[in-house]
Amino acid sequence: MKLTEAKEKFIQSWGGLGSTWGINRTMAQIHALFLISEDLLSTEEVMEALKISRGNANMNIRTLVDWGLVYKEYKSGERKEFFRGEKDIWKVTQRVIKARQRQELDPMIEVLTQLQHVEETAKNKTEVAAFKKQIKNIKEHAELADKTLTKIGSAEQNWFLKTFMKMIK
Amino acid sequence: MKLTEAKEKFIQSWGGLGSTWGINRTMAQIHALFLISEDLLSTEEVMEALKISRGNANMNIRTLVDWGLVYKEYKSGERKEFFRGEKDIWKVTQRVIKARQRQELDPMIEVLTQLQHVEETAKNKTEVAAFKKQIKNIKEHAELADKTLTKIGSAEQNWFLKTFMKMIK
DNA sequence: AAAAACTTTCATAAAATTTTGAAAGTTCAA
DNA sequence: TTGAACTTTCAAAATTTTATGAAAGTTTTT
Repeated sequence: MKLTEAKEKFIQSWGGLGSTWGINRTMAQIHALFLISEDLLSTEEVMEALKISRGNANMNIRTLVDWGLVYKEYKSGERKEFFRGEKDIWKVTQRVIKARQRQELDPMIEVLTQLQHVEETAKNKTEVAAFKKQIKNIKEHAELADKTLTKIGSAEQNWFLKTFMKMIK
Repeated sequence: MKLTEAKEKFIQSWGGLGSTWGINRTMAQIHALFLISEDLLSTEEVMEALKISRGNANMNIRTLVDWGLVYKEYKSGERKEFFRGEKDIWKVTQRVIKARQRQELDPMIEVLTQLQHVEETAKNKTEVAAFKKQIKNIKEHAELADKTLTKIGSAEQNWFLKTFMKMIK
């Protein structure tokens, strides 16, 4: 396989992976492009490489910057903005975990907390009890996941590796 | 909050959570319904509860059965099929992990393996070297994630809890 | 202060995904 | 072996998501 093909294939696959995990396909493709680009890229270069519009490129690059997966940088003597991808995959993983924890897991836990306060009436005592029990159960698991992800999200890679090695023993 | 409202809210939130993680919203809603239903449900009861068509209900219930999140059962004297949800959230987590590992992570690792064989030409030696290095790096992380998920996917919940407690010490 | 260089926004268009429901398929009882 | 009861399929319709690109906004230079 040639380098150009390989790059194209990587971008497409990474985009596909992101897409099945609920991340905008183009955003994941842009991320892939940054992962394998040594140099800084401008919005125009991203537009060109992926054949996408300025608006699309701009919006998705901005989200990547928000997630901490891409950094904004300036070149001296140049007016426009350039971007550089975070290459450390452990950091990438941590930042994706944090973004999604904040956006999705935490709100779900909040809802589960509310749902524990459902009212009982004379007629539905048993039903309410069963519902509360299951919600509590789900909430506890969600909180375990949340804590686990928080730990991973702020741990050194070495610590994780060491812990994992012990784990599988 | 009343029980009916609470159930509705749970179904909507669980559907939303699934949806942002790339799981069909209706499938996640059906799953939510099963999580909080004590009794067996028929396809028609699911259709009724969520106001969805027969085809939609059928397809999504079948996928849930494939994933091991819902079981098919029969009532004696009844011709039609009934379904029961897996209530053990640890098992649910494990089965979701396994399904997605198989469908998405494993294929990505396969692609990364292929990409390591990109050819070098006289002109692009350095570039190819950099590309291979980064792909190798990504692949190693993907494999670490894969192994971690495999471990979690087949571990007892108690083992995980114990390990996690040690982890956060 | 005007214009040039660049970035952001957002209404509309395009594309992708999901849903519907009727027809086809299957199973089983009579 | 017929037909009733039920399940599955899938083309077309509906909905949701994503992308476009021109206009508006911002910053810098002249």
